[in-house]
Amino acid sequence: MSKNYLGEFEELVLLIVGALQEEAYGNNIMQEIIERTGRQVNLSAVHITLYRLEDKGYVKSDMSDPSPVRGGRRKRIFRLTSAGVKVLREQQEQRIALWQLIPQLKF
Amino acid sequence: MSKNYLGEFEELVLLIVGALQEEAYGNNIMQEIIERTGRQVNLSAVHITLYRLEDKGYVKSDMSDPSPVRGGRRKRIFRLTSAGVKVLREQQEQRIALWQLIPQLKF
DNA sequence: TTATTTGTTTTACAAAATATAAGTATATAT
DNA sequence: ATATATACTTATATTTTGTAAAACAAATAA
Repeated sequence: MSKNYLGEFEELVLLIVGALQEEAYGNNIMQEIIERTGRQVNLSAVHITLYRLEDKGYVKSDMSDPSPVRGGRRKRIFRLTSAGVKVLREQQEQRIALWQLIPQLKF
Repeated sequence: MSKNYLGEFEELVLLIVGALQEEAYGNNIMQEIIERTGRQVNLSAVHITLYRLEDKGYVKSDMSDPSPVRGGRRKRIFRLTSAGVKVLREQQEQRIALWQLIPQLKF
């Protein structure tokens, strides 16, 4: 039985893939992480995480058409699979259940 | 500047420390993880993670009195610090914000 | 008093996740 | 044609996380 949870960075990347929809490709994802978390991220770290998520079946990808800007070559666009949605949901539900039990965390 | 987020297992342990309150010690925490997640956990992994969380200032601990059962020696009881509460809250809020943007994840 | 049980602590190691670096490919601009 | 920019791919290194084992300590049971 393989593990069915995500590392912290994997989860963040996966959420951002979901949020960016058709715009979910390497550089964009990196920018979004930087803006949302303030932490500095390496583009290759994003790519390699995306590939790992793809190996695990949580995203799938296709190449887009080139965009009409200087250097605008084809992008690899990622999107959530149903397994990806499922793992995100399960992980979040588990945490929400625990939050209910923690007085200090009640909103 | 040090990192201000938690690994996946660290977050799980921290949440369970919060949930177990005065009963938050090594073996109990491990049992709770097994029951809630079904994954098998090593007691040392729990202990070592607790120490790491303590180093980072997210929990603090004290020894309890012995309990009146066979072998019931003193336990090291962990509890959340305010920094621990803060980091949990921030991480969860960040995810909730992203969830809002993901059509597939709307409840 | 010695065996058994609960429980922590420490150390060494292994595996997994994440980060860095170097290299490749393909666009547009000039 | 050549320069420059965008973007991915592959390889390698580092850090973080988790496992395993052993040693230690203190309680109760018999």
